[in-house]
Amino acid sequence: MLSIKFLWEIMTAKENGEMFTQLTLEIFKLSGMLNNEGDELTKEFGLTSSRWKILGASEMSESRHTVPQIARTMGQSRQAVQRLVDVMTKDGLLNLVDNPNHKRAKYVELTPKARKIFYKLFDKQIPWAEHCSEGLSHKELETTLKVITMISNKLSKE
Amino acid sequence: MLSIKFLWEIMTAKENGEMFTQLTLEIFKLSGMLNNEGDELTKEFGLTSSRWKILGASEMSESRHTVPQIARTMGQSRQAVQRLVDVMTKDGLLNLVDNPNHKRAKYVELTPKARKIFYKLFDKQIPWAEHCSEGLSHKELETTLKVITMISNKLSKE
DNA sequence: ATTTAATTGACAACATGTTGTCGCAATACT
DNA sequence: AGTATTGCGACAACATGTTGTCAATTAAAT
Repeated sequence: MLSIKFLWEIMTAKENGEMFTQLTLEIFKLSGMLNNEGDELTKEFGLTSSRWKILGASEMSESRHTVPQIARTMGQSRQAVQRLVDVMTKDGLLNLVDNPNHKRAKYVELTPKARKIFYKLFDKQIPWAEHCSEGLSHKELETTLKVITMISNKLSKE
Repeated sequence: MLSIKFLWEIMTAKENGEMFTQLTLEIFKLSGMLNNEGDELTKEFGLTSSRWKILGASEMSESRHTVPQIARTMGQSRQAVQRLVDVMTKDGLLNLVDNPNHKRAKYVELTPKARKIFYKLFDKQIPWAEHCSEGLSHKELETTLKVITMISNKLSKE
């Protein structure tokens, strides 16, 4: 039975699929640009986008996290985060503190030096983010965030 | 003069800025995931996400493009694209053909082998994209694509 | 309790992104 | 026309992402 409704669903799926493909390309593009922006913003503190994200993931959560936990939050491999954490520990930005629940997986903690930098960056990032979102309505941003998050969640469940 | 309207604009800017920051993190996450998805999809053809994108940028445009042109389309550095193109040329996927308008910058062209792979991938990608966009309305996807593109354009103009 | 499976850190190999430099080619300016 | 700037290919150095392996730890299953 080929009802009108069923045909419509097929058409919509096709149109959505094409738009999704386009969206994918734009996300790759924007991701690279935002990475470069982050590198610029953090340059004066001797940081990069990736290291800034590690600081954020460690500092902005309520409880302390291990390396694999940070990796899962960021949707990245354990090893990528591990290497960054190792370097940043050597640079005096992070401390690895004992985890009573696990002999190997230690907690990642910001040093006072890193915390100072992080909150300076926080202040510096606010006007930048406001500028970037100029011309976009609250509603549009909300929808975009929702859609991106939904896709992300969908892909991570498979 | 602090009108109500002006105060509202400040508040919206602040909320938008915070949402933009959140969006940035989700875009980083999704970009990485989509990259992995692309690697999976292309694996059977001996390709990767990045090389697939080069094929798409070269094949899906009306006119032929040089390496720097492809780079600008993808929002990437000339050198990153150049290296991929060099490897893919060596692998028999691309040909560099003479450009009458420029002695150095040649045109990038797909070989028949690459074209065959590309259109197989095209077919393979359609149901994948339709699956990924399930549960999202046309309107939502449209808004998302528009917002992502607007941000991308804004950043590239600075 | 013992066996089995999943998680973790360390290390390596590799893919792909960036910036930077160099010499040549194309363009713009005066 | 002549000069200055910009664009391009070829390298190189480096940052950061992936996968894969190994041994040790933790968690789960029986």
